[in-house]
Amino acid sequence: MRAGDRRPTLADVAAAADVSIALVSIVMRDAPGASAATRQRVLEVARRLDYQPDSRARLLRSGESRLLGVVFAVQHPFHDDMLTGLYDAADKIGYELTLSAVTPRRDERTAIGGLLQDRCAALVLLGPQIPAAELATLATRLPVVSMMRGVRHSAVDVVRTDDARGLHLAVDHLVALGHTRIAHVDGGRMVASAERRQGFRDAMRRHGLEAYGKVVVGGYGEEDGARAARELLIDPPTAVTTFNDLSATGLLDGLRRGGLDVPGDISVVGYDDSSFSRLAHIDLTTVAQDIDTMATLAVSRAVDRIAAAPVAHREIVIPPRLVVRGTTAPPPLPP
Amino acid sequence: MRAGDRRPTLADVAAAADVSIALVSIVMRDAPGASAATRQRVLEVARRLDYQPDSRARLLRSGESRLLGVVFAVQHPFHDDMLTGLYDAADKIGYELTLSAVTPRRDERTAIGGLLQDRCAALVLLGPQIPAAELATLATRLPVVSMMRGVRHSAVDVVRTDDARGLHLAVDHLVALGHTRIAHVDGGRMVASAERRQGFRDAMRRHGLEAYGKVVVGGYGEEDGARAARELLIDPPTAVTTFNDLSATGLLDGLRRGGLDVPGDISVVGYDDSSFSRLAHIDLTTVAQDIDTMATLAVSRAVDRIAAAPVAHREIVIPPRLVVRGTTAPPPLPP
DNA sequence: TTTCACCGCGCAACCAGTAAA
DNA sequence: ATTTACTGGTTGCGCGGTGAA
Repeated sequence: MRAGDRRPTLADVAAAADVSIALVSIVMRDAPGASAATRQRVLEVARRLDYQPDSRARLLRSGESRLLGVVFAVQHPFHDDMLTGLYDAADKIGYELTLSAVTPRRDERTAIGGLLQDRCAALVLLGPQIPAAELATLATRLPVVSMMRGVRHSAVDVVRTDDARGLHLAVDHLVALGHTRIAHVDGGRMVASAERRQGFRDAMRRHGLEAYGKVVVGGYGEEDGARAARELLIDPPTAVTTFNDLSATGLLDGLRRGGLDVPGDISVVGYDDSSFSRLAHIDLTTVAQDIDTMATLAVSRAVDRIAAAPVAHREIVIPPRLVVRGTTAPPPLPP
Repeated sequence: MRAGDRRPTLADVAAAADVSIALVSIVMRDAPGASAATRQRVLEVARRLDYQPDSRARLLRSGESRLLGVVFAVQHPFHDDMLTGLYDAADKIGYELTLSAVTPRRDERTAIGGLLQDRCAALVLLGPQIPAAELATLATRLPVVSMMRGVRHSAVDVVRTDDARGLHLAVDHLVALGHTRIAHVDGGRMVASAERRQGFRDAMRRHGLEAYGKVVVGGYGEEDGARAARELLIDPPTAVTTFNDLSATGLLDGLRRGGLDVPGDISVVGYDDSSFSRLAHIDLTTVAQDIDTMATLAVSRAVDRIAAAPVAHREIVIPPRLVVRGTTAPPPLPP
């Protein structure tokens, strides 16, 4: 009774139950073709022997894998949230997920390569960074869904949030509160950074405030937000929109250390509605991406591509929504 | 040239190169038994056909899987760090990792079940929460390594940090700075919480300070730390040790909102040296777990068990180290 | 009684590779 | 270098037996 004495196979169960291998297979798959009595008996034996099907062999023969590969990055809270949603969505339609992580020392190509060997039926990539051409090549092999990043290529499906609209919501909210001098801390070279930056600029222009809309170079993490805070403290605006929540928390802290009160002196809006942004002590006003909808659509999109003949390229753009919490308020009265 | 027209197999390559299937297999595995010229030609054809080996079929036949299953939890920054280390360690000895996540809606049993189907050769569990008896049962199936959680069972290997010692380091550091009234915010029912709490109590006793060592119920996240802060603010000690960095950041924020200066009025020590704890604006003094060593040992332990006959149970306990940053200082002078 | 569809089941081919002869 | 025998399953087909028409 230890690892090493070989796991039981269909053959073992068949021998013990005195039936053919194929019949055991039928019972295990709950497929038609076995009497209730036999079914009962085989299941009993299988349980006694602690039989567990070998998915490798199963998939090898049946061709279909019902397995989706997901590439995500460690230390991205938003990716964790999306994984949660993807598991739910896949479960619901009887698909399995197999995960491959991008880490500081393991790049995206490696992560994808690992999944390709596993013969997943399709790939779901969270915020892929590799060139669009490479994604397109990949998509000739198997269905590829890119999340959070737009890819202009007919073979690659896209599920993303309307990021420009997200910034519109943020700016509209701030303008409604009375702000005019609003800055944006962008995401540097991150995926979606350009869309959000442009969304900010468009919204400011729409309000006739383009002269007051400063864009500060930021990045993905808290340190980027903190750095932006130091820059903004020189001549602080009354409100700031950010690339993501992580950056926003760094910004928050930096601004407060610089002596400003949030939201009394300055308002801050995050992006992602990460799980920590709703914590009481952070309580960040933020733009929420609809994770469950995105996850469901990404999965069903992938499955469609697996099942069907080549379908038309689709870019699904989900509207974001603004979650107003405690880091935004009307601007301070002029002295 | 689209997904669906079946990926090339060994047979396709063999036909195209006009050799036997087995020979192609030999070439692809870089095994002896093929001439340099043929090798060259076969590789050329394989590349042209865009051939990729089917790892499932390969593993099925060869029996060996060189595949380690890892169960981790989303939204645990420390797990992300450990994943990074595990990938490195596995890479180094030619093993693959397959990941299965625990999410708010996907429990540990489900996560483990998914991996079992994949026929991994061994399982590495990050801070498993399921009962020890269940782990023991699991270990009769395949090698199991529990990380960050001690399991008293001969079949389950353990790689963990000496958590009691971690708290000793923290308390010693604070006492050396002159603190006497020190509180500990524990991890509630989290794995390792009891060890850290006990380590705190022992250290305080060793310094003759047991009368000054208050333990506050905490938990895993920032909100738990924030809640503890509210409790501590009633009659603040001059220093606090915590269950982890996440809780410590919540605590930090709560204390500062309560009007205390850190580290002027009160010192705070975290646990884990999570990637965010070293950010300039957090700059948390913390107890670091030796991630790379732990990851390397966990992987090699698992591999040993796979290869060898049942070996003796081993619990590997790694010493932590204190990382002194900006949240600890001597206590304020008495008024 | 014959005819026949149907049912539970076993046989053997097959999936994509590997290993020994 | 090829041949042959596997790995652990899945699947199409056909077999004998049964009950109804």
